[in-house]
This record gives sequence, C-alpha cells and structure tokens, in this order.
Amino acid sequence: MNDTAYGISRLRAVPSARNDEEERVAACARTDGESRAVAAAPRIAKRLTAWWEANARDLPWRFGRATPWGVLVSEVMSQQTQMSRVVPYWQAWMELWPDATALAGASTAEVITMWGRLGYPRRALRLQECAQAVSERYADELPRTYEQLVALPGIGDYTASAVMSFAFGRRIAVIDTNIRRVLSRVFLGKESMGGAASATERELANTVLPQDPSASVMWNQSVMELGAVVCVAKKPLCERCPIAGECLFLESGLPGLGEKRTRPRQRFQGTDRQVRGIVLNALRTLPGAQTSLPREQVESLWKDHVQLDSCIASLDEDGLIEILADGSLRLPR
DNA sequence: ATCCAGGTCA
DNA sequence: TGACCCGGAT
Repeated sequence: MNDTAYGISRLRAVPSARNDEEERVAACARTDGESRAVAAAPRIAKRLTAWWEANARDLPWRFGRATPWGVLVSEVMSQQTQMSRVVPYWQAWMELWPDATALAGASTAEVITMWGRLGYPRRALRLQECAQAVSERYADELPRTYEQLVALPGIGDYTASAVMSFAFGRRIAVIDTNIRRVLSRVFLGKESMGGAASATERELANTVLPQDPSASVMWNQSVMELGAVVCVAKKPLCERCPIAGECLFLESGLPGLGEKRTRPRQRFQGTDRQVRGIVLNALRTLPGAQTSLPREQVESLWKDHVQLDSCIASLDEDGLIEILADGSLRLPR
C-alpha cells in the first residue's frame, strides 16, 4: 500500500515550477478535504483490514463460500433488510434454488412463500425475473460488467457495484447508506444526509478507494461492516472503533449526531404496506391443502374494505396474487 | 407504543 | 419524490 496506489500521484501531476513538497502543501490548501482523505486512507485501510480479519461476521456467503449468483441473492435479500434476518432465508433459498436456472423454473407461489417475512415481496418477483434473464440471456452465468448487471430486474447501482466488488473482485466504489455514513463521518466530519448520494459523496468514495483491486474489495467490505456494527447511525460505538484516531467526526465532537438526517420515514401502522403484508401473509400460511382464501375470510383480514380492496388490486397488479372469479385469492401459479 | 433502518423503481 | 415491508430497539 504505497501512496501511488491511492492517487497521490494524480494530485502531484499538476504542472508547477515549485517542488513536490510545495505543490503538496498548495494542493492541501486548494482541496483540503480530498487531499487529507487521500493521505489518511492508506492508514485507515490498514487498520480496517486488521479489524475485519478479527471481527467480520461469519455470514454464509462470505469468504469465498458462495457462487456469484449466491452473492447476488444475498445482496438482493439484504436490500432494506438486516443481515441477521437474511441468513436463514438465504440458506434455505440457496439449498432449494442453487443457481439462476433453478430459480427460473420455480412457481411464483413457491417463490413468494419462500420469501417469507423478509419484506418487500416484489423483490422476490424481480429476483426470479433476474434469474430468468440470467438463465436465458447469459446461459446461467452471471454477467461480469456493471452495465450488464444494472440492466437486470431488481439490480440497481448498489447491488451491481456490490456484486462487481464482492463476487468478481473488481475495483468499484460500493455506495450504500452504511458506507456513506462512515465515509462522511471519517473524512468530512459530518453526517451524511438522507436521499440520494450526492456528487460529493460519490467523489469521496472514489477518491479514497484503494487502487489495487483486492485492496478495494477489502475496503468496501470492511467500511460497510464498520458501518453496520460499530459506526451505527444513532449510537456509534467510538470506543470500539479501530479508526477512532483518524475520524474527523469524533475529533469534532460528533456534531449533529441524532439530528434528523435520514429520509422522512413513512408510518407503517394502517398503511397500504401493512395491509398488503397481512393479505400476503394469509396466503403464504394457508393450512395444508388449501390453495386459496375465500372472499369471506379475505374480508375478515382488514376492517376498512375500501382500503383492503385497493390493496388487493395493487397486489394483483404487482403479480403477487391472483383474484379468482368468486372473489377468493391465491398466490400465482 | 413509537421510532427507525434500508435499495429499487415509476 | 413517494411507494414499498418487517422486526428490533427504546
């Protein structure tokens, strides 16, 4: 891990009559944050690597134990969902459908049932669509470019980047809310704001990312892990942080910790999301041989029948349920 | 009981 | 920009 690997040479490459040291000082003055970040990143990377090796959670898709498809499944399941909740679902899922072609051939009802209570069941549908695309267009082999990955159903910027980094070992900045929070705190000394990642945050992520591909993978996974277990949003465990000595946020006295910075959250109680969840859960957990829920039992699920019917209609539009002629509901075949 | 975390898509 | 789900923390 030398300076060149982190882009120092680029900063020094500005034409100048002054010597390198003068140029470095001038560069610091011009782009204080970036220059400081570039200088600190190698030290931080070293500490994070040691911390990762001693503290990384033993998730089943880590340490080379999963195929690229398995890594993709873990990332899709982990969107908007805590890792600890994902583990048992991922294990059962991968046992049943070890590759894209296996998932492509499953019934929708089975897929929704196995998705269980992970939440946002449209992700399950998109994952199966993704499996069908991979199976048919790419002969069951996950494509290896960001552009091809991000074009797949349910795969956005984060998941495409995560697969490129964690499954294929390529050098690419992975940007999720954990990484944004950690990088913003450590290098900018302030909280990351809600909403989409800003241009500044993206530039920072690319600036501090190690040049060496395998070092960049370690960086991505260790920064993300730190954000998940130490540098958490509300009560960061700075006394257990391996890079507390390098953190501008801690140095500044944690300014604005606890201020509203996440996207405004929608209430859950009484929302369509809750009602949709109730309906789908009833269908997922039908007893024994029963394959559909009679209209009468559907109506007992939620008092407000106007809202219930609109949720049933939206579930139908999403392809998550089928409405039979007699008004009973079932999971799609 | 209420608050909160977390990517993708339209 | 808002819709989408669930469970853990407080």
